[in-house]
Amino acid sequence: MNVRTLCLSILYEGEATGYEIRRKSVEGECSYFVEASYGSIYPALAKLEDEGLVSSRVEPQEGKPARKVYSITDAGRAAFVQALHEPLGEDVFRSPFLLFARFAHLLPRELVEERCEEHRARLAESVHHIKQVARDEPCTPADKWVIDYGVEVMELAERYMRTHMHELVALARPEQIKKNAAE
Amino acid sequence: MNVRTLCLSILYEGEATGYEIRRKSVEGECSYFVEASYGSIYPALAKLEDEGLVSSRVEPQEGKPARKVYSITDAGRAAFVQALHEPLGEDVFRSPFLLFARFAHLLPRELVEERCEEHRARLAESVHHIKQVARDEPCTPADKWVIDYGVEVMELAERYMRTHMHELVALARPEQIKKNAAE
DNA sequence: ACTTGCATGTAAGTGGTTACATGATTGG
DNA sequence: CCAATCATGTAACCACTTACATGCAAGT
Repeated sequence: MNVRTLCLSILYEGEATGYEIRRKSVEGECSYFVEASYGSIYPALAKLEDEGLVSSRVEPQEGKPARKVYSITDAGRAAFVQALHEPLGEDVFRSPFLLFARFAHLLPRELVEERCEEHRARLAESVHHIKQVARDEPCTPADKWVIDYGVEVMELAERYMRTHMHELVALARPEQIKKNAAE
Repeated sequence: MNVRTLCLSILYEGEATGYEIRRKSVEGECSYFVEASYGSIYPALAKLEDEGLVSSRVEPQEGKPARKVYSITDAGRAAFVQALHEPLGEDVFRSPFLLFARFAHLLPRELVEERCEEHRARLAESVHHIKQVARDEPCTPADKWVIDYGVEVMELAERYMRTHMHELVALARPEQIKKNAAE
Protein backbone atom coordinates (compact mmCIF):
# COMPACT_ATOMS: atom_id res chain seq x y z
CA MET A 1 0.00 0.00 0.00
CA ASN A 2 1.08 3.54 -0.54
CA VAL A 3 1.91 5.96 2.24
CA ARG A 4 -1.17 7.98 1.45
CA THR A 5 -3.54 5.15 2.39
CA LEU A 6 -1.37 4.32 5.39
CA CYS A 7 -1.79 7.86 6.70
CA LEU A 8 -5.54 7.76 6.21
CA SER A 9 -5.72 4.38 7.96
CA ILE A 10 -3.94 5.72 11.03
CA LEU A 11 -5.87 8.98 11.10
CA TYR A 12 -9.10 7.03 10.78
CA GLU A 13 -8.54 5.82 14.32
CA GLY A 14 -7.66 9.21 15.75
CA GLU A 15 -5.66 12.37 15.15
CA ALA A 16 -1.89 12.23 14.96
CA THR A 17 1.18 14.17 13.90
CA GLY A 18 3.47 13.09 11.06
CA TYR A 19 5.96 12.06 13.68
CA GLU A 20 3.43 9.83 15.42
CA ILE A 21 2.27 8.28 12.16
CA ARG A 22 5.80 7.26 11.43
CA ARG A 23 6.21 5.80 14.92
CA LYS A 24 3.00 3.84 14.58
CA SER A 25 4.00 2.49 11.21
CA VAL A 26 7.43 1.45 12.46
CA GLU A 27 6.56 0.27 15.97
CA GLY A 28 2.82 -0.28 15.97
CA GLU A 29 0.76 -3.35 15.27
CA CYS A 30 1.12 -2.75 11.53
CA SER A 31 4.88 -2.62 11.59
CA TYR A 32 5.21 -6.15 10.29
CA PHE A 33 3.44 -5.42 7.03
CA VAL A 34 3.81 -1.67 6.38
CA GLU A 35 6.58 0.91 6.65
CA ALA A 36 7.15 4.55 5.87
CA SER A 37 9.78 7.21 6.42
CA TYR A 38 9.42 10.90 7.23
CA GLY A 39 10.43 11.76 3.71
CA SER A 40 7.29 10.11 2.40
CA ILE A 41 4.86 10.84 5.25
CA TYR A 42 5.20 14.62 5.45
CA PRO A 43 4.68 15.23 1.74
CA ALA A 44 1.78 12.74 1.75
CA LEU A 45 0.07 14.58 4.60
CA ALA A 46 0.54 17.93 2.89
CA LYS A 47 -1.04 16.55 -0.26
CA LEU A 48 -3.92 14.98 1.64
CA GLU A 49 -4.58 18.34 3.26
CA ASP A 50 -4.55 20.05 -0.14
CA GLU A 51 -7.18 17.60 -1.26
CA GLY A 52 -9.29 18.18 1.83
CA LEU A 53 -9.02 14.59 3.06
CA VAL A 54 -7.33 15.64 6.28
CA SER A 55 -7.18 18.89 8.26
CA SER A 56 -4.52 20.14 10.63
CA ARG A 57 -4.10 22.36 13.63
CA VAL A 58 -0.84 23.60 15.08
CA GLU A 59 -0.23 23.00 18.77
CA PRO A 60 2.64 25.04 20.14
CA GLN A 61 4.60 23.39 22.93
CA GLU A 62 7.06 24.82 25.40
CA GLY A 63 10.58 23.70 24.85
CA LYS A 64 9.64 21.44 21.95
CA PRO A 65 8.87 22.23 18.33
CA ALA A 66 5.19 22.85 17.62
CA ARG A 67 3.12 19.79 16.76
CA LYS A 68 1.03 19.82 13.62
CA VAL A 69 -1.86 17.55 14.50
CA TYR A 70 -3.75 16.06 11.60
CA SER A 71 -7.35 14.83 11.69
CA ILE A 72 -9.22 12.96 9.02
CA THR A 73 -12.19 14.78 7.47
CA ASP A 74 -15.49 13.26 6.40
CA ALA A 75 -14.23 13.35 2.82
CA GLY A 76 -11.09 11.55 3.99
CA ARG A 77 -13.12 8.86 5.73
CA ALA A 78 -15.18 8.34 2.59
CA ALA A 79 -12.07 8.23 0.38
CA PHE A 80 -10.44 5.68 2.66
CA VAL A 81 -13.46 3.38 2.74
CA GLN A 82 -13.68 3.79 -1.03
CA ALA A 83 -10.01 2.81 -1.36
CA LEU A 84 -10.69 -0.33 0.70
CA HIS A 85 -13.35 -1.33 -1.82
CA GLU A 86 -10.86 -1.34 -4.66
CA PRO A 87 -9.06 -4.54 -5.66
CA LEU A 88 -6.11 -5.18 -3.35
CA GLY A 89 -2.54 -5.12 -4.53
CA GLU A 90 -0.63 -8.35 -4.03
CA ASP A 91 1.30 -8.96 -0.86
CA VAL A 92 5.02 -8.49 -1.32
CA PHE A 93 7.66 -10.69 0.22
CA ARG A 94 11.33 -10.03 -0.54
CA SER A 95 13.96 -12.04 1.24
CA PRO A 96 17.68 -11.40 1.02
CA PHE A 97 18.03 -14.22 3.52
CA LEU A 98 16.51 -16.83 1.19
CA LEU A 99 18.65 -15.65 -1.71
CA PHE A 100 21.64 -16.10 0.56
CA ALA A 101 20.39 -19.52 1.68
CA ARG A 102 20.24 -20.81 -1.89
CA PHE A 103 24.02 -20.44 -2.06
CA ALA A 104 24.90 -21.89 1.31
CA HIS A 105 27.14 -24.44 -0.41
CA LEU A 106 29.47 -21.66 -1.56
CA LEU A 107 29.91 -20.16 1.86
CA PRO A 108 31.84 -20.94 5.02
CA ARG A 109 29.87 -22.79 7.66
CA GLU A 110 30.45 -20.08 10.25
CA LEU A 111 28.84 -17.45 8.05
CA VAL A 112 25.81 -19.57 7.20
CA GLU A 113 25.30 -20.35 10.84
CA GLU A 114 25.58 -16.69 11.80
CA ARG A 115 23.09 -15.53 9.18
CA CYS A 116 20.62 -18.29 10.06
CA GLU A 117 20.79 -17.38 13.69
CA GLU A 118 20.34 -13.69 12.88
CA HIS A 119 17.33 -14.52 10.80
CA ARG A 120 15.83 -16.71 13.51
CA ALA A 121 16.47 -14.04 16.12
CA ARG A 122 14.77 -11.40 14.00
CA LEU A 123 11.71 -13.59 13.64
CA ALA A 124 11.65 -14.23 17.38
CA GLU A 125 12.03 -10.51 18.04
CA SER A 126 9.18 -9.67 15.66
CA VAL A 127 6.90 -12.14 17.39
CA HIS A 128 7.86 -10.77 20.78
CA HIS A 129 7.30 -7.21 19.66
CA ILE A 130 3.93 -7.82 18.07
CA LYS A 131 2.71 -9.68 21.15
CA GLN A 132 3.78 -6.79 23.33
CA VAL A 133 1.88 -4.34 21.14
CA ALA A 134 -1.18 -6.59 21.45
CA ARG A 135 -0.88 -6.45 25.23
CA ASP A 136 -0.08 -2.77 25.66
CA GLU A 137 -2.12 -0.99 23.03
CA PRO A 138 -5.86 -1.00 22.60
CA CYS A 139 -6.82 -3.33 19.78
CA THR A 140 -10.05 -3.74 17.91
CA PRO A 141 -11.14 -7.31 17.22
CA ALA A 142 -9.93 -6.87 13.63
CA ASP A 143 -6.54 -5.71 14.90
CA LYS A 144 -6.42 -8.78 17.08
CA TRP A 145 -7.18 -11.01 14.10
CA VAL A 146 -4.38 -9.41 12.10
CA ILE A 147 -1.95 -9.78 15.01
CA ASP A 148 -2.89 -13.43 15.55
CA TYR A 149 -2.30 -14.14 11.87
CA GLY A 150 1.14 -12.55 12.03
CA VAL A 151 2.07 -14.30 15.27
CA GLU A 152 1.03 -17.67 13.90
CA VAL A 153 3.02 -17.28 10.67
CA MET A 154 6.12 -15.81 12.26
CA GLU A 155 6.18 -18.30 15.10
CA LEU A 156 6.15 -21.09 12.55
CA ALA A 157 8.95 -19.48 10.58
CA GLU A 158 11.00 -19.09 13.74
CA ARG A 159 10.31 -22.69 14.75
CA TYR A 160 11.25 -23.86 11.28
CA MET A 161 14.53 -21.99 11.45
CA ARG A 162 15.27 -23.44 14.87
CA THR A 163 14.62 -27.01 13.80
CA HIS A 164 15.99 -26.91 10.26
CA MET A 165 18.81 -24.39 10.11
CA HIS A 166 21.29 -27.10 10.94
CA GLU A 167 20.45 -28.77 7.62
CA LEU A 168 21.40 -25.62 5.76
CA VAL A 169 24.54 -25.21 7.83
CA ALA A 170 25.46 -28.79 6.94
CA LEU A 171 25.45 -27.85 3.25
CA ALA A 172 27.93 -25.05 3.80
CA ARG A 173 31.66 -25.31 3.25
CA PRO A 174 33.39 -27.05 6.13
CA GLU A 175 35.36 -24.65 8.25
CA GLN A 176 38.86 -24.15 6.99
CA ILE A 177 41.58 -25.79 8.97
CA LYS A 178 43.36 -22.98 10.72
CA LYS A 179 46.79 -22.15 9.39
CA ASN A 180 48.33 -22.46 12.79
CA ALA A 181 46.48 -25.60 13.77
CA ALA A 182 49.71 -27.34 14.66
CA GLU A 183 50.73 -24.77 17.23
CA MET B 1 18.06 -7.65 -2.91
CA ASN B 2 18.80 -5.60 -5.95
CA VAL B 3 18.37 -6.79 -9.52
CA ARG B 4 22.10 -6.78 -10.00
CA THR B 5 22.67 -9.50 -7.42
CA LEU B 6 19.63 -11.38 -8.68
CA CYS B 7 21.15 -11.52 -12.17
CA LEU B 8 24.47 -12.73 -10.82
CA SER B 9 22.71 -15.39 -8.75
CA ILE B 10 20.91 -16.77 -11.78
CA LEU B 11 23.95 -16.60 -14.03
CA TYR B 12 25.99 -18.33 -11.35
CA GLU B 13 24.03 -21.47 -12.13
CA GLY B 14 24.35 -21.19 -15.90
CA GLU B 15 24.13 -18.82 -18.81
CA ALA B 16 20.88 -17.10 -19.65
CA THR B 17 19.36 -14.25 -21.62
CA GLY B 18 17.67 -11.25 -20.04
CA TYR B 19 14.37 -12.75 -21.06
CA GLU B 20 15.14 -16.00 -19.30
CA ILE B 21 16.34 -14.26 -16.17
CA ARG B 22 13.06 -12.46 -15.93
CA ARG B 23 11.12 -15.70 -16.43
CA LYS B 24 13.15 -17.42 -13.74
CA SER B 25 12.63 -14.59 -11.32
CA VAL B 26 8.89 -14.51 -11.95
CA GLU B 27 8.17 -18.22 -12.36
CA GLY B 28 11.17 -20.01 -10.89
CA GLU B 29 11.82 -21.30 -7.41
CA CYS B 30 12.78 -17.80 -6.27
CA SER B 31 9.58 -16.20 -7.44
CA TYR B 32 8.14 -16.12 -3.95
CA PHE B 33 10.86 -13.90 -2.56
CA VAL B 34 12.32 -11.96 -5.51
CA GLU B 35 11.00 -10.16 -8.56
CA ALA B 36 12.26 -8.09 -11.44
CA SER B 37 10.97 -6.59 -14.66
CA TYR B 38 12.65 -6.23 -18.07
CA GLY B 39 13.11 -2.54 -17.42
CA SER B 40 15.44 -3.32 -14.56
CA ILE B 41 17.08 -6.50 -15.83
CA TYR B 42 18.35 -5.29 -19.20
CA PRO B 43 20.09 -2.19 -17.84
CA ALA B 44 21.51 -4.24 -14.96
CA LEU B 45 23.02 -6.78 -17.36
CA ALA B 46 24.50 -4.01 -19.51
CA LYS B 47 26.10 -2.48 -16.45
CA LEU B 48 27.40 -5.82 -15.22
CA GLU B 49 28.99 -6.37 -18.63
CA ASP B 50 30.60 -2.92 -18.49
CA GLU B 51 32.13 -3.90 -15.19
CA GLY B 52 33.36 -7.21 -16.54
CA LEU B 53 31.27 -9.31 -14.17
CA VAL B 54 29.39 -10.96 -17.01
CA SER B 55 30.10 -11.51 -20.69
CA SER B 56 27.71 -11.97 -23.57
CA ARG B 57 27.49 -13.61 -26.95
CA VAL B 58 24.83 -13.04 -29.55
CA GLU B 59 23.07 -16.10 -30.93
CA PRO B 60 21.11 -15.40 -34.08
CA GLN B 61 17.96 -17.48 -34.50
CA GLU B 62 15.80 -18.06 -37.53
CA GLY B 63 12.42 -16.47 -37.32
CA LYS B 64 13.02 -15.17 -33.81
CA PRO B 65 15.00 -12.19 -32.60
CA ALA B 66 18.61 -12.92 -31.76
CA ARG B 67 19.35 -14.06 -28.21
CA LYS B 68 21.98 -12.27 -26.20
CA VAL B 69 23.28 -14.97 -23.92
CA TYR B 70 25.05 -13.80 -20.79
CA SER B 71 27.60 -15.81 -18.82
CA ILE B 72 29.12 -14.96 -15.50
CA THR B 73 32.88 -14.33 -15.48
CA ASP B 74 35.36 -15.33 -12.81
CA ALA B 75 35.30 -11.75 -11.58
CA GLY B 76 31.51 -11.99 -11.46
CA ARG B 77 31.62 -15.18 -9.45
CA ALA B 78 34.01 -13.60 -7.00
CA ALA B 79 31.90 -10.45 -6.72
CA PHE B 80 28.78 -12.52 -6.07
CA VAL B 81 30.37 -14.61 -3.36
CA GLN B 82 31.75 -11.41 -1.89
CA ALA B 83 28.25 -9.89 -1.91
CA LEU B 84 26.93 -12.93 -0.04
CA HIS B 85 29.47 -12.28 2.70
CA GLU B 86 28.09 -8.81 3.35
CA PRO B 87 25.44 -8.27 6.03
CA LEU B 88 22.01 -9.16 4.69
CA GLY B 89 19.27 -6.61 4.22
CA GLU B 90 16.10 -7.28 6.18
CA ASP B 91 13.31 -9.32 4.70
CA VAL B 92 10.45 -7.18 3.50
CA PHE B 93 6.82 -8.08 3.90
CA ARG B 94 4.15 -5.66 2.71
CA SER B 95 0.54 -6.69 2.86
CA PRO B 96 -2.33 -4.69 1.42
CA PHE B 97 -4.54 -7.57 2.54
CA LEU B 98 -3.71 -7.13 6.23
CA LEU B 99 -4.25 -3.38 6.01
CA PHE B 100 -7.64 -4.16 4.52
CA ALA B 101 -8.34 -6.76 7.21
CA ARG B 102 -7.81 -4.24 10.01
CA PHE B 103 -10.83 -2.34 8.75
CA ALA B 104 -13.15 -5.28 8.15
CA HIS B 105 -15.71 -3.71 10.51
CA LEU B 106 -16.22 -0.82 8.07
CA LEU B 107 -16.88 -3.02 5.08
CA PRO B 108 -19.72 -5.11 3.74
CA ARG B 109 -19.56 -8.78 4.60
CA GLU B 110 -19.59 -9.82 0.95
CA LEU B 111 -16.48 -7.78 0.20
CA VAL B 112 -14.54 -9.08 3.19
CA GLU B 113 -15.43 -12.62 2.29
CA GLU B 114 -14.36 -12.11 -1.31
CA ARG B 115 -10.99 -10.59 -0.38
CA CYS B 116 -10.29 -13.28 2.19
CA GLU B 117 -11.05 -15.98 -0.31
CA GLU B 118 -8.86 -14.28 -2.92
CA HIS B 119 -6.03 -14.10 -0.44
CA ARG B 120 -6.43 -17.74 0.55
CA ALA B 121 -6.54 -18.78 -3.08
CA ARG B 122 -3.36 -16.86 -3.86
CA LEU B 123 -1.57 -18.59 -1.02
CA ALA B 124 -2.81 -21.99 -2.22
CA GLU B 125 -1.72 -21.15 -5.75
CA SER B 126 1.74 -20.09 -4.56
CA VAL B 127 2.17 -23.34 -2.68
CA HIS B 128 1.01 -25.32 -5.68
CA HIS B 129 3.33 -23.45 -8.00
CA ILE B 130 6.40 -23.77 -5.83
CA LYS B 131 5.80 -27.50 -5.36
CA GLN B 132 5.53 -27.90 -9.11
CA VAL B 133 8.81 -26.10 -9.62
CA ALA B 134 10.41 -28.39 -7.06
CA ARG B 135 9.16 -31.40 -9.00
CA ASP B 136 9.96 -30.20 -12.52
CA GLU B 137 13.19 -28.30 -12.23
CA PRO B 138 16.53 -29.56 -11.02
CA CYS B 139 17.13 -28.34 -7.48
CA THR B 140 20.24 -28.29 -5.38
CA PRO B 141 19.85 -29.33 -1.75
CA ALA B 142 19.96 -25.65 -0.77
CA ASP B 143 17.20 -24.89 -3.27
CA LYS B 144 15.18 -27.67 -1.73
CA TRP B 145 15.68 -26.22 1.73
CA VAL B 146 14.50 -22.81 0.56
CA ILE B 147 11.47 -24.34 -1.14
CA ASP B 148 10.55 -26.39 1.92
CA TYR B 149 10.74 -23.28 4.08
CA GLY B 150 8.41 -21.43 1.73
CA VAL B 151 5.99 -24.33 1.44
CA GLU B 152 5.80 -24.72 5.19
CA VAL B 153 5.14 -21.03 5.84
CA MET B 154 2.67 -20.54 3.02
CA GLU B 155 0.77 -23.73 3.78
CA LEU B 156 0.32 -22.53 7.32
CA ALA B 157 -0.89 -19.13 6.12
CA GLU B 158 -3.36 -20.79 3.76
CA ARG B 159 -4.59 -23.10 6.50
CA TYR B 160 -4.94 -20.16 8.85
CA MET B 161 -7.02 -18.29 6.31
CA ARG B 162 -9.21 -21.32 5.73
CA THR B 163 -9.88 -21.89 9.41
CA HIS B 164 -10.05 -18.28 10.61
CA MET B 165 -11.36 -16.13 7.79
CA HIS B 166 -14.90 -16.63 9.03
CA GLU B 167 -13.98 -14.75 12.19
CA LEU B 168 -12.93 -11.73 10.16
CA VAL B 169 -16.03 -12.00 8.00
CA ALA B 170 -18.12 -12.03 11.16
CA LEU B 171 -16.70 -8.63 12.11
CA ALA B 172 -17.78 -7.10 8.82
CA ARG B 173 -20.97 -5.15 8.31
CA PRO B 174 -23.96 -7.43 7.94
CA GLU B 175 -25.21 -7.61 4.40
CA GLN B 176 -27.76 -4.96 3.62
CA ILE B 177 -31.32 -6.16 3.40
CA LYS B 178 -32.20 -6.09 -0.24
CA LYS B 179 -34.57 -3.34 -1.29
CA ASN B 180 -36.90 -5.81 -2.92
CA ALA B 181 -36.75 -8.39 -0.16
CA ALA B 182 -40.53 -8.51 0.02
CA GLU B 183 -40.93 -9.62 -3.56
C1' DA C 1 -7.68 -12.14 -37.37
C1' DC C 2 -5.82 -12.11 -32.88
C1' DT C 3 -3.29 -13.40 -29.12
C1' DT C 4 0.69 -15.46 -27.07
C1' DG C 5 5.53 -16.37 -26.85
C1' DC C 6 10.11 -15.12 -27.95
C1' DA C 7 13.39 -11.36 -27.64
C1' DT C 8 15.71 -6.71 -26.92
C1' DG C 9 15.81 -2.39 -25.36
C1' DT C 10 14.55 2.74 -23.92
C1' DA C 11 12.14 6.74 -21.72
C1' DA C 12 9.25 8.55 -18.69
C1' DG C 13 7.31 8.24 -14.44
C1' DT C 14 6.68 6.57 -9.56
C1' DG C 15 7.19 6.01 -5.05
C1' DG C 16 9.72 5.94 -2.29
C1' DT C 17 14.62 6.48 0.89
C1' DT C 18 18.70 8.97 2.77
C1' DA C 19 20.73 12.68 4.25
C1' DC C 20 20.48 17.18 5.58
C1' DA C 21 18.93 21.47 8.13
C1' DT C 22 17.18 23.15 12.58
C1' DG C 23 16.64 23.27 17.55
C1' DA C 24 15.32 22.68 22.39
C1' DT C 25 15.16 19.12 26.29
C1' DT C 26 16.18 15.24 28.90
C1' DG C 27 18.88 11.50 30.56
C1' DG C 28 22.97 8.70 30.92
C1' DC D 1 29.39 16.01 26.88
C1' DC D 2 26.94 13.12 23.94
C1' DA D 3 23.13 10.66 22.48
C1' DA D 4 18.40 10.20 22.08
C1' DT D 5 13.60 11.99 21.77
C1' DC D 6 10.48 15.22 19.97
C1' DA D 7 9.27 17.61 15.77
C1' DT D 8 9.01 19.47 10.92
C1' DG D 9 10.32 19.67 6.53
C1' DT D 10 13.19 19.63 1.93
C1' DA D 11 16.29 18.09 -1.82
C1' DA D 12 18.83 14.94 -3.97
C1' DC D 13 18.95 10.52 -5.20
C1' DC D 14 17.66 5.66 -6.32
C1' DA D 15 15.81 1.50 -7.85
C1' DC D 16 12.54 0.03 -10.05
C1' DT D 17 7.95 -0.21 -12.85
C1' DT D 18 5.06 0.85 -16.84
C1' DA D 19 4.48 1.72 -21.20
C1' DC D 20 6.28 2.01 -25.53
C1' DA D 21 8.76 0.58 -29.90
C1' DT D 22 9.84 -3.38 -32.87
C1' DG D 23 9.09 -7.76 -35.14
C1' DC D 24 8.42 -12.51 -36.50
C1' DA D 25 6.20 -17.23 -35.81
C1' DA D 26 2.98 -20.39 -34.16
C1' DG D 27 -1.11 -21.53 -32.29
C1' DT D 28 -6.42 -20.58 -31.65
